[in-house]
Amino acid sequence: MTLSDSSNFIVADDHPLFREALIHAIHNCVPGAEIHEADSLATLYEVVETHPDADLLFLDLHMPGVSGFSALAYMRNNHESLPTVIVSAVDDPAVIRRAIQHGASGFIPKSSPIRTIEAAIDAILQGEVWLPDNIDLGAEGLDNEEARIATAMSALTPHQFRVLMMLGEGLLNKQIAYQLGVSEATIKAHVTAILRKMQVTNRTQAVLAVQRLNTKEPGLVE
Amino acid sequence: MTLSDSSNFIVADDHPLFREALIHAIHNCVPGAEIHEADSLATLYEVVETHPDADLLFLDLHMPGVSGFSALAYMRNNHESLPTVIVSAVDDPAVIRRAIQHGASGFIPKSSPIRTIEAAIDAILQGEVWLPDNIDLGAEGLDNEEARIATAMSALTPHQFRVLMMLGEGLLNKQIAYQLGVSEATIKAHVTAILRKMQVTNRTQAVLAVQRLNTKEPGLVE
DNA sequence: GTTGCCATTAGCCAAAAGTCGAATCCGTGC
DNA sequence: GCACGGATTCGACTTTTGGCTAATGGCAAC
Repeated sequence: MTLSDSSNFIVADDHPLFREALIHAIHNCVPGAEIHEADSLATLYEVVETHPDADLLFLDLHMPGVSGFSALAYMRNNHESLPTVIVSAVDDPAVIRRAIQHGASGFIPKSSPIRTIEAAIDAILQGEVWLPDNIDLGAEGLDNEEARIATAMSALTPHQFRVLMMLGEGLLNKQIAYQLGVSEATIKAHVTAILRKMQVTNRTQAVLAVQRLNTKEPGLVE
Repeated sequence: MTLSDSSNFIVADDHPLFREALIHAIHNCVPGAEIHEADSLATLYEVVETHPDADLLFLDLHMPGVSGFSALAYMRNNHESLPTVIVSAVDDPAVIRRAIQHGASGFIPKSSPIRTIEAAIDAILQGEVWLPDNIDLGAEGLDNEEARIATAMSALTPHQFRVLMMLGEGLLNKQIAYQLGVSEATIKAHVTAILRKMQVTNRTQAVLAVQRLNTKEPGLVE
C-alpha cells in the first residue's frame, strides 16, 4: 500500500459502542486505515482541524452540541473537500433525502446489518453516493426557506457557527464567552455577524431558523 | 330534542374547505348541532370565551399561531371541561399517542374516509376515546422532559400563553404589546411570569421548550 | 510585501429584555 | 357589601443585547 493510499477517516458519533463497531467495519474494508474519533461537536472541530487531510467523515446526525443538519451544512461549506457520510438512527426517507440535498455523500442507517454497512463504506470509497434500498430521491427539492437557512448558515465562519449552536442552547453571551475562553465583546461581535448573515434581527429568530433546519418536518404541512 | 340535548361544538381549523366538510359530517351525526368556527388561535380564544358551554372541540394540530401540542396542553388546563379531539393531516402513530397522552379525547386523521370520520364523531360523543385503527397506545409514556414542559405550560394563564406563542414567532415585546393592544411593560411582566413558570431564565430558552413540545421527535433519540 | 479576511478586544450607545413593586380589576366566597 | 386571591396592567430600575467604530494580531492569497 502506497502512502497516498493510506486512508484517513474521521468517525463522529457520541455513542462509544457504535463508534467502535463502525470503526471495526471500516477496518474490514480498508485494513490499514487510520481513524480519528470525535464524540461531540467540540471534538469534531478539533479533529477536523488537526487532520485536514482526512478522506471521509462519518457523521452522526445527533451529537452533543448539534442536532440535525446544522453540522452537515457547516461541514459542507467549511471543509468542502471532506466528503461526509451521515450515519443515523433515523431512517425516515424524508430525512435521508434532505441529508443528500444538504450535500451528504451517503446515508447509512444505524439499523443496517453489518454487511450492508460494509458494502456502503466500500461503495462510498469508490466515490458513489450510497443510500439504503427503496429510497426514492424524488423530485421534491429542498424547502425554499430551508435552503435559504442552510446557505446562510454555511456562510458562517467556524467560530460563528459554534456561537450559533450555543445560542441554540439558550445561553447568554457571557456564558458563551466563558465557555469559549474569550471576552464577551468577542461574542457580541460574532452574534452581530451571525444575525447579519442569517438575515434576522435577534438571537431568538436565529435560534428558530436553526430549529427549522434541525426538525424533521419543516412545517408539518397542513 | 330537549334543550339540554342541543349540542354545541367548536371547530378550529385554518383550512376553510376542511372546516366545512367537518361541520357537514358533524351535522350528519347530530342534526341540530350548533357549531362555532375558529380559523386561528386568536379566534379560538374568542370562541371558547363566548361559548363556555361548548360540548366538544375539534382542534387542528396546526393553525396560525400554534403548531403541535401547545394549544392542546393549554386547552386541557384552562378549559378542562371541554373535551378536545385532535384533527390532523399527520397520522404518525407517535403523534397520535402523544396527543392522547396530552389529554385529547380522540384523534381523527384528515385522510380518513367521511364514513370513518362520522363514526369517530359518534363514538366520541358517546364518551369514547376514538383512535384510527392499528394504533397501539403502547406502554411508552411521555418523555419526562416533555411532560414537565406540558405541565409548566398548562399552568400559564390565557394571556401568558398567548404571549408565549408570540415569543415563539421571534417577536419583540414591543410588537407583541402592539398586537395585543397593551403596553410593553405589561408584556414584560407576562414574560417574567412565563419564564418563572417554565423554569427558564430567558425567552430563548422558553421558545426552545415550546419547540420541543411541538416537534414530532422530542430528541430524535440516538 | 501588501491586501484582505478572520478573530479578538475595548468603548460607547441605544434598544430590548427582565425584575420588582404597586395599582386596578374581577370573580368567589363569606 | 366586603374581603380575598389571582390576573392584568403599568412605571421605574437593572441587565442584556445589539450596532458601530477602531485597533490589534494572525494567516493565506496575490
